[in-house]
Amino acid sequence: MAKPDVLTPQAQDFPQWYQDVVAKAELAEGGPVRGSMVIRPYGYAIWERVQAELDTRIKAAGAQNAYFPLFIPESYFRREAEHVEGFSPELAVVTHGGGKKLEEPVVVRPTSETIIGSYLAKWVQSYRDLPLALNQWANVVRWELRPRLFLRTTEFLWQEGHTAHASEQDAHLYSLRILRDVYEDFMVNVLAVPVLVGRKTDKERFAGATTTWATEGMMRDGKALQMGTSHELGQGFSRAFGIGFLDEEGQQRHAWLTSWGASTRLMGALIMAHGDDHGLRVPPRLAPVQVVVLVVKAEGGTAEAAAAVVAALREAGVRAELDVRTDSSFGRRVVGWELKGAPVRLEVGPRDLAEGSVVLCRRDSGTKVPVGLDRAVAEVRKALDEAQGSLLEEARRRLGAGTVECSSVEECQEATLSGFARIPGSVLATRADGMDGEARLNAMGVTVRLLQRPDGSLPAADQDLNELVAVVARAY
RNA sequence: CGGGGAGUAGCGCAGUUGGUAGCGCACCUGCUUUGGGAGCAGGAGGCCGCGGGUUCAAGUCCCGCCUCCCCGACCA
Repeated sequence: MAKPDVLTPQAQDFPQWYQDVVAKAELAEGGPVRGSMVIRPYGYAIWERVQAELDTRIKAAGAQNAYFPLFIPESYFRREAEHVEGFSPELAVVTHGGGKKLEEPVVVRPTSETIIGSYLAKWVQSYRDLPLALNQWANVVRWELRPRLFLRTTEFLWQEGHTAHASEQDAHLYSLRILRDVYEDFMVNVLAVPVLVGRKTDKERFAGATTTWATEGMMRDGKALQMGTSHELGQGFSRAFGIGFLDEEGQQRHAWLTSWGASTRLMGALIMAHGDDHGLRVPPRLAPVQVVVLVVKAEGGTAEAAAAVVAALREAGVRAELDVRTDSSFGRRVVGWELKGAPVRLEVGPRDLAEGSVVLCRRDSGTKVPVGLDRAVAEVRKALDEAQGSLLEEARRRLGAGTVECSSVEECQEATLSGFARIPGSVLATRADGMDGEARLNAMGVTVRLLQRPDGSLPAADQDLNELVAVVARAY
């Protein structure tokens, strides 16, 4: 007897599928204020794994965690012209406090360049103070008119790194180090999303940056998602906030800054890059629950055997959870864990136990095989390794197959209905109908995601457009 | 801000020519179940967005207000 679909099929309505997964996998729901979001325990458990993996890499790159205020004097934003222009439409401003109108309105941080800059100005005095690398885990607010859970919410969680360097070259190298060793490494090796790396066009650049580097992933509907950005800020903020230092020769200089961030939007990447019609598929290295040991029914010593398997798995360093909720039907629990995307499920039933085995089910491929109880831990570890590789490989194939070489703006229109298009950088500057190529792409709902060298490698910060390739796509 | 819809149980919805509130899912209790969303029986749950008006009587008709959703310009 055919049950109705658990989720709206992706092929039928991808945005609806996305909303269904977020709700049914118990990741998040909307808050009472438009654009706000409640992250539920399972969603937050995944985010905590994202944080842990990113935090380790950020610290390995030499940055230290700190915390700066949520409230920023409005005047700080006016000090850097491009920055204020870019952010003013989406600021939330507090005008009252303690029952009184405030002397100066206070901005709820949309990002912290300004307030951190004001402290860097105090802390940086000498070239010996540099480089100074800080990171903070925080919430930020950017007023949104079109919210989508995780992808675009008024308040979101992220990490933002802020560094000061003695030279432009040092700042440049550091921003690339973060891009590759923190973001790209995490996304490929943990999230199993094969990202493209490159430079943003002037139009897509962060407000106040001289250069923005980004990682971009392809979702299962062929649209692009920006997943982590690293900015070279030049000396603009240093001049605005007086971040100066004496160099070895006793010369007063302005510091070169960078900033870089990745947000809860990565949850959207996880969902849309790997999820299928049965729900989430969480890569094992990320999964808060790598294995669920499911008691089929409470007879024949199944509960005891399952508990022993969980203990053995945990002993071996596997994140395992026991599901003994036999007051709920077997099928319901299976569907529930599939929705949540637990990479491996071990089914422990009386029939299996009689044979001295359990059934190992893989979420990524749907395969089920009986394994001997004595080999369960080893088989689970093998399955987790294979699932991690297989999810990445599947996403890589999709990215490859969904990327088309084009030579004109017009060709991009069709190509970007289902994936990415690569066009010569020179096309972006080519004018027609009174618009340049990038504007014509934008007019048809397509944006330039990245500029790369033709072989896909990173360009120089100032490399001429004519020597580069533009990756264009519809984007979230 | 411009155009189009909707407000009824936790969620999704129905509610006829006005007659005092219903369905599915979820929830609670009991029994039987549990190897891919269990079945049966019983039960709980409502300021019908808010305010006014018409009427013997308003979820339904009239007026006003509020809120939310969808579509067009920016954004991780």
